[in-house]
Amino acid sequence: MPDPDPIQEQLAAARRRQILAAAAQVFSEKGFHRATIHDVAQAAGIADGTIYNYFTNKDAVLLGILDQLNETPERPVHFAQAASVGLEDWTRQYIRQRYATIGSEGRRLFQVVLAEVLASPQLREQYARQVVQPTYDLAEGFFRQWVADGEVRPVDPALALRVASAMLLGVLVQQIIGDPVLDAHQAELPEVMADILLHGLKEPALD
Amino acid sequence: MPDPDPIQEQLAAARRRQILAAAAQVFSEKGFHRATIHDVAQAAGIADGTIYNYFTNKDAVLLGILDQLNETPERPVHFAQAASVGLEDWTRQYIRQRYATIGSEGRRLFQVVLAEVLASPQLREQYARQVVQPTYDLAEGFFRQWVADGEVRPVDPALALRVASAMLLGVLVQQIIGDPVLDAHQAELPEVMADILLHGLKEPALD
Amino acid sequence: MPDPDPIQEQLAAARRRQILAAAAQVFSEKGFHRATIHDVAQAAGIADGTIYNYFTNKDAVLLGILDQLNETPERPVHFAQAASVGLEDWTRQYIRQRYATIGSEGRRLFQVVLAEVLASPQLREQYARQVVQPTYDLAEGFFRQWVADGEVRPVDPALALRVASAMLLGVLVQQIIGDPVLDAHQAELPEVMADILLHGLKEPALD
Amino acid sequence: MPDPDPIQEQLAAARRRQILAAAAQVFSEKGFHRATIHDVAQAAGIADGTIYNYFTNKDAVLLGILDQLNETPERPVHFAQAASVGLEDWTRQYIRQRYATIGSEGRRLFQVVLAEVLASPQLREQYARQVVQPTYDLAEGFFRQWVADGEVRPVDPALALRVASAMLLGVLVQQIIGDPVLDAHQAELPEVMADILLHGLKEPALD
DNA sequence: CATGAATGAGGATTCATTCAT
DNA sequence: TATGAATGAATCCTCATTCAT
Repeated sequence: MPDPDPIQEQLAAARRRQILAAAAQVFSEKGFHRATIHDVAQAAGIADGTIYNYFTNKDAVLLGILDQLNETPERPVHFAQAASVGLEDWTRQYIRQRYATIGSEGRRLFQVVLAEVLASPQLREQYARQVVQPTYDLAEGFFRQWVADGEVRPVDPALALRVASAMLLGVLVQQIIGDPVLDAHQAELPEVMADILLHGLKEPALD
Repeated sequence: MPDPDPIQEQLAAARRRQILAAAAQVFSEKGFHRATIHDVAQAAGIADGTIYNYFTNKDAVLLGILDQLNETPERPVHFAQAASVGLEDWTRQYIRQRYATIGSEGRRLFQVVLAEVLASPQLREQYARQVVQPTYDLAEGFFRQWVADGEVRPVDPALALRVASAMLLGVLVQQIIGDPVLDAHQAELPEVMADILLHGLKEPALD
Repeated sequence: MPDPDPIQEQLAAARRRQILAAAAQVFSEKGFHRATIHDVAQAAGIADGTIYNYFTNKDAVLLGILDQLNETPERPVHFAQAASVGLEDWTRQYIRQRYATIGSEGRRLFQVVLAEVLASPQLREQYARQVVQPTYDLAEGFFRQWVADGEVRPVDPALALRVASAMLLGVLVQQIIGDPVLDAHQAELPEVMADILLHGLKEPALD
Repeated sequence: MPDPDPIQEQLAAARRRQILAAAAQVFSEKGFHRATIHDVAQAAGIADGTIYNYFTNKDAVLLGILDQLNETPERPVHFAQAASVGLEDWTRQYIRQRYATIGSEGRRLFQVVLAEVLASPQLREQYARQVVQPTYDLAEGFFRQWVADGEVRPVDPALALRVASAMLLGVLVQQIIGDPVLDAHQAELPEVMADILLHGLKEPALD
């Protein structure tokens, strides 16, 4: 029975998503360790035991959230456009899109995963390997090209890329921690970040 | 008796530090929740119960680490130099110093605190209030001055400050997650960050 | 669903009774504080954790025993018969019945509750309010009637009632403490108590 | 060294009393098990460890309270007067005196001891043997004499004695539990008890 | 598959007791 | 003798996981 029942699989996938959504909600509110399987089950409107029909254990639920975080955006597309659009426009668009796609649901997923990534060496390694490195590997090629083309100052592409993406990451973390100023100016953030990355803080005339 | 027994107090303070050091070590290795009080006691070379002579409960040990994180760097000094040194030199120095002072011990403290800050709304609020906001409040004054002086492009000072500090934060998080490139180029990181912040990525001549 | 699952409720109630019976047994043998939850669970033939599916904590088990003590006898019935039977017959019957209904199981419950009532101001207050006062309130009306009818000497009804019931209480306490004479003469005790209450010790003719 | 230092012994005895007074206070407020050695030490104004210079362990402190309860009243004296005073006067005086001597301090001691007597079979046995039985043995002789003299109705002396003393015990327990009526009428209680014991409840004329 | 009662290992915490000062 | 910090055994309670229905 290679394909036992497509309907069943659809239902199972839906159940999985339902559980993961509830888990992301609950984990982000109470933290992974403080949240119980019972909490998740209640939020999902199912019985505790049912969760174990879809995930082998509590850790697997967290890994499910990590996977979901991986699947979301089609990053390759973004970078592929780089050649045609030009650095400045592309950067602004990229940052804007990242902010749009991540949304509040994505922020929850990310918060939950990052918290545990910082807490667990095991998950840290998996996250570095599965999420971070692939993105870097992909992006580094484009970045290297921009440097070669003279569009970007002659910096170490690998480092500059990391520092640039660190800015996005850092802002996201600050938003999660909660800051009234960032909350109030959400809409302007992509532009400000793009400005600083592209032009720096210093007044160019004084250079 | 305003000073009941200075010797006793010294010993007690030393014991507290001993416990906090062990806790930071253990928490950073296994995560706050996966680490047991027994683990911490063993790492500190004392009995489990002794910890409760110095901290009311496990959470209080974590708060002790947070407090320690607060006390470390003399932030006011840094900013006070801003006027005399000039923006560029000051920025490079500031970033360099931050990287020197935080060290590997400080990184451990930060990792432990940030993980739980992301996981616990309660600690999140306390961290935002006790650590983040005071720093911003202090720094914003200087930043505003630089903008007024024309040393910095006319950006929203509050936002630009946050985005700039987000870069430092993001790099720190990436280092904690672990990235071979960042590890290998630790020494150059302060310069690269300063460069990007001050000059941006884009080639100015093409502007 | 006002009656979600009567079968489940029956089972749950049975489990509660099973736990309370085991607890009364164990508490009376070792005392509430010296007995562990594990002791109770073993006596009930269940796992430790199961107890917490039916009681929020160890104290709640004790309160469950207190409640059980409350539910047992149909006190109102006794007093209601007072009018029709006449004081003397009623008193004898009442004492006799109290002794029959309390039995050895009831004695165990009472011993456990009274020990902790004496030890805990909190439980003391609850016991006074939930158990003692309602009984007094009910009985005082009848007693007052007997005095008005001239069946009982013109004593303060409230006080006389308390002193009379104190005799039953005191005998019960003495039996719990253990006295070979009381043990040997259990059967005669109701009569002796009734005699003393009704006729007094002193020979009336000599008055 | 049969008598090493009488001064030292005096001091030691005073310390013991100081500790026992504090313990009685604390135990009666929180219960023996809920009260800690630290609580007692604080109430006594000494260090925790000092208690162990005077008592081998926490249980020994409780036994010290039991001993103190034993030493208080000179019971033999009371009964010795029985012959000379006549039953009625003697009964009234005895009850009155018992109430005076027990006082609020004695009530505390009794409450603490009785609570643990009900909770611990071990202490129960010791209490029955050391406190209850000697009193009964002594009193039974007198009671038997009264019956023989015709001063008391021809009841079983052993039983009647126990029922009579149960009344005192029961009132004491009720007072400890707390009842507003008993509190308000404390002064009249000895008379009411004596009345009931001596004359009975029932109107003798109707006999 | 869904349920949720039962399980019991695991861990935070308390506190009687010891002992070096 | 007095002190009180250190100890670690003991215990309550939680909660991930199982499994009979």
